[in-house]
Amino acid sequence: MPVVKLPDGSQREFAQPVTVAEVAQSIGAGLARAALAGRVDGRLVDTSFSITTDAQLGIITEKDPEGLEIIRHSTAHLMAYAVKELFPAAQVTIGPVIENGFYYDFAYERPFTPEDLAAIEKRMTEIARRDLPVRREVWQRDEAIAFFRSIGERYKAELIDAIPQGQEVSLYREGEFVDLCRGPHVPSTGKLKVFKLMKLAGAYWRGDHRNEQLQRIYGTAWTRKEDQDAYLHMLEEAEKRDHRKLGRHLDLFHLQDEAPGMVFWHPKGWTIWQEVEQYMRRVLGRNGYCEVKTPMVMDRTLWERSGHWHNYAEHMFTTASENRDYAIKPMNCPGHIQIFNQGLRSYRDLPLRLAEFGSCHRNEPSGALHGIMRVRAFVQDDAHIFCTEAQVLSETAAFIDLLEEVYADFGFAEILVKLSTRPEKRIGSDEEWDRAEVALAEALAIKGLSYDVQPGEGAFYGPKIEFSLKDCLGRVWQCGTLQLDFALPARLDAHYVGEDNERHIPVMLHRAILGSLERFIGILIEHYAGAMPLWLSPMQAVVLNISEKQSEYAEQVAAALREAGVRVEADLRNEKITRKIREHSLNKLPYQVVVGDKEVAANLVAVRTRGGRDLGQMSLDALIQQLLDEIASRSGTA
RNA sequence: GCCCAUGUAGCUCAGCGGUAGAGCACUCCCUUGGUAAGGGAGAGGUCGACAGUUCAAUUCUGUCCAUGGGCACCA
Repeated sequence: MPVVKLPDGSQREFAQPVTVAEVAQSIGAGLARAALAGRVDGRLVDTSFSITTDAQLGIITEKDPEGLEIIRHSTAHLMAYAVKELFPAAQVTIGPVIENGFYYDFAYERPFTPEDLAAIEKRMTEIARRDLPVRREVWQRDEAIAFFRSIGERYKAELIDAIPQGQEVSLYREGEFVDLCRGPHVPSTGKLKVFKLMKLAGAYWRGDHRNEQLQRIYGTAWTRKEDQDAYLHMLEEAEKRDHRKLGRHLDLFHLQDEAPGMVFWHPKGWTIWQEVEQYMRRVLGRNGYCEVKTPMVMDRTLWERSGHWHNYAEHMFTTASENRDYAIKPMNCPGHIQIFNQGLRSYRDLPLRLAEFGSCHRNEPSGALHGIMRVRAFVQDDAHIFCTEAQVLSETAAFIDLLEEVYADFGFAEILVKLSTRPEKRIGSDEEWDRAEVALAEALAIKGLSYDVQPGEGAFYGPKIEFSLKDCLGRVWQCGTLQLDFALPARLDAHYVGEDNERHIPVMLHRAILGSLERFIGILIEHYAGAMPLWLSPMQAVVLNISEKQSEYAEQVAAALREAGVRVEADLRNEKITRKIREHSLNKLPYQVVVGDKEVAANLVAVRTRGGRDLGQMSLDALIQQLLDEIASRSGTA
């Protein structure tokens, strides 16, 4: 006699065990049609699940977030079914739900082609129309292994093999297709209406590059066509913001075949760079950092002592001269320790904060390169804080303040924080790790930051905090980092004389706020879609003459703005004003200063913004004041 | 590094076994126009590189390089 409690508080009593589908039917035919799954006492189940005892039940429909997940999961199965129908020799492996969709990995004798993809999608639509019931079956583990082996699905057999002996496993059957799966799934393939296959990729079995490579197919699936259209539209919008596209269009930088992963900065792009760098330089200076500069190329023996020659060899560019081997620096820390090591340091010198806009080269694998976001030559806003263990907490807290200030100035409001703790393979005593992890956690707590702990994800030499920011499309970029290092100062013989007149090894904090400037500028470009805030805009204003008669006045206006410190140019081309305005607007130029006969006569300027806002006529002084205010406030996207 | 796709004018792209085309940009001329494209003419390409097949290769095949999407990597 199960009594079923529903989310609205009502109860229904049944004479015998009922399925979720039957309960839905008893409530209404519409709900029965919409039911995708059920939640029985908090557990997600199929609509065919039989309720035998009193239970709390929620009917999952496409309106529930779980409903969408189930649809995506079932669509992955649908795709696997279509692949098996079209390519019987293909073996299925895993097919999970991911953000915005799903993927499924197959083992097949050849890679799938884009034509295959279209055929698979077509077959999926056909199978969905057949509206085949999706049925759950419970099997004994060993029988399931034998079954999958018998039909040639050795990957599935291997997956079940990892499940403990004696346990039951669930299989889902739709038409001819049977797949191992925890479920739940939609009751029938007819529920799957809105999906699209997105792309093909190679992926390693169990994510290990030593294993064979499988064929991965990515897809997206939604409950409503409008949602999918909106998602596809969002992807198009993201593509328009692509920093590689905008970098070319706005003439900021380029990359070319002869220098893979290394950026050629053009004048406009370098102007943004300089604004960013000079800003950081001022901030670091105000916060007790000393800027230094260390060599790009140093002898092999130093890198051997630091451990890089041994552990980081494949990532380093090397060179040789007169029987000596050199490495081009991949990091600044060994160089900073050389500066620390000059002369005998006292505890009174600590904390010593050495900052460098250090130009580093790392030989990243070719497949990792991506525009200016992942490059082989880059500059970090890098600094190393040499301090005592007791100073770690206060230095970390001060760093967090600094980081929050900087991110806010660049227009990023949301910061995500992760604390990575001791890994399996590590150096240093457990006591040292205890104290270090506690210090970092306490600093985060003092600053009121919530954070995720990533156990075991710290570096072998110390725990770390990673700071990520969210851009306007909600994408997360890890930029800031603070890493504690017990190892390197000792390896490179750094020490200081303590109050006790004994020599001690300092703790070193590696820290960066922006990370790589290349990457950070790439993020800025995408975040602002190229329409940089005024202070970062390569060109801040352009003076446009209506006709040739005002060209002299236009030059005077431009000169006055330039004199006031505004980056400005005069566009005196023989073109119509509408054309000039269109072109500068497309180039995201913040302020367009129009001068015609009326402005010349009244000694005024007519101003419009790149967003199309007409600010009307004003005096040159008023314009200068407005621009300078906006630049100083680091706000405003005009 | 691995899988797939791509590489044609400055940019975006079409095309093809008989050595190339569009739009925009560029140059010149006309136009001097008041808030998102005025008109005309012209110039511009070793078709990513190197091999091979062929009477003939930008086109077909192979290798390499680079880019893009994933995977792996990011002590």
